[in-house]
Amino acid sequence: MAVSARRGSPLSREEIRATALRLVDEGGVEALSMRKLAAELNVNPMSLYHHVDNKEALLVEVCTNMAERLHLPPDDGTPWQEQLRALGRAYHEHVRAHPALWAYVHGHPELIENRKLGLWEVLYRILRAAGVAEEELRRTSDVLHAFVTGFIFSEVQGHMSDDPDEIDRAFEQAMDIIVKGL
Amino acid sequence: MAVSARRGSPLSREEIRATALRLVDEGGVEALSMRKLAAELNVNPMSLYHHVDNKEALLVEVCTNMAERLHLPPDDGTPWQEQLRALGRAYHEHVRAHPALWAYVHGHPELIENRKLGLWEVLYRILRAAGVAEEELRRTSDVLHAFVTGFIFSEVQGHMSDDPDEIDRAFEQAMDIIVKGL
DNA sequence: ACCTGAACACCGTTCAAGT
DNA sequence: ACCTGAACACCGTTCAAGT
Repeated sequence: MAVSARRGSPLSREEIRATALRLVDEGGVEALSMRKLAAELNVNPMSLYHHVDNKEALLVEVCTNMAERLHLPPDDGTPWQEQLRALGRAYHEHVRAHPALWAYVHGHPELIENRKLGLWEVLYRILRAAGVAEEELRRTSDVLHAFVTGFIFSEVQGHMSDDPDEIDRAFEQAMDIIVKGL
Repeated sequence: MAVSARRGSPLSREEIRATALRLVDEGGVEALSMRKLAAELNVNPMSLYHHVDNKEALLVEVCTNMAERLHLPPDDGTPWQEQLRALGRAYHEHVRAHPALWAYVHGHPELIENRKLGLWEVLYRILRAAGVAEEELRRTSDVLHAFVTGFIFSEVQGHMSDDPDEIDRAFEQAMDIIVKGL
């Protein structure tokens, strides 16, 4: 039969997603093509369209799936300054695990339900603890998110120093400015 | 002859660059193809390769040309806080004039000789006036650049409010945090 | 239900040929 | 010197056909 001729098991959305993510991690988003992905899965390119609407829908799935794995620090009762730093660090770590895909998400924010990421709830909670007025939560969180994302993106793009220690120092300084400036 | 059969004058680098920029401004970088660009110029696709090495080289030219037109505020003797704000605003304005291309530059920083942009000299001067130690200039300027770029990128990507006044307020808050946090 | 081959409309780019 | 047509190796995707 067609199935076991080339592969042991039928394709699954999960398998497709994982392989696509691997290709992106290895060679950037521009290294992902439906045809290469199919080759990687030992499958005819057209088989993919049975499981995914099109390339963009696949990317949405891969991005969303990745973003959902962001580990958010819990409310541990420490001062808001410390919690804001912890949130920043968590975001930082997560982006470093999949830099190419994050760079893509950053450039195509329409692909992801950004506001539903839980990240925003945590950020709101911390900002409330910092005494930010209710009507300024949206604006302040937008600014902070843009700052931290800007920093991480810069790093991921190789704008920053190559020395990891120096990058950590820069990140701490970034969080210092935010905490102090708030 | 081949030339005047379709066009009055021979192609020029300048004409190619300007048309490419227009296509990008109108439809994003993904709307620029060598074939469409040639059609726009009433020329055979292959004629372009007589003036430009390849698509990437063309993009480098277009990006660099645009970035060089960033108008940097002069040292007018005002306090560093005010000068830093003015620099931020100048950058902000410039990006808003070519959002699609800037988004692309932001995602492909290797295309541009970023550090030669004059912007950095001005930023260094202002940070010195703010009392930043010589050995911290590089790190601090990296962080600030990442912050401002992050903000503008967020805005350009439609992450922020749709209300221009609200965006201006957010930008002022962003600059407040930076000035105060420094 | 799942997979496939041929085909279509696009790319960027090379190369040999035209004026 | 400048332009061009045909060709090559890639894309994403549709559609009708296979099991």
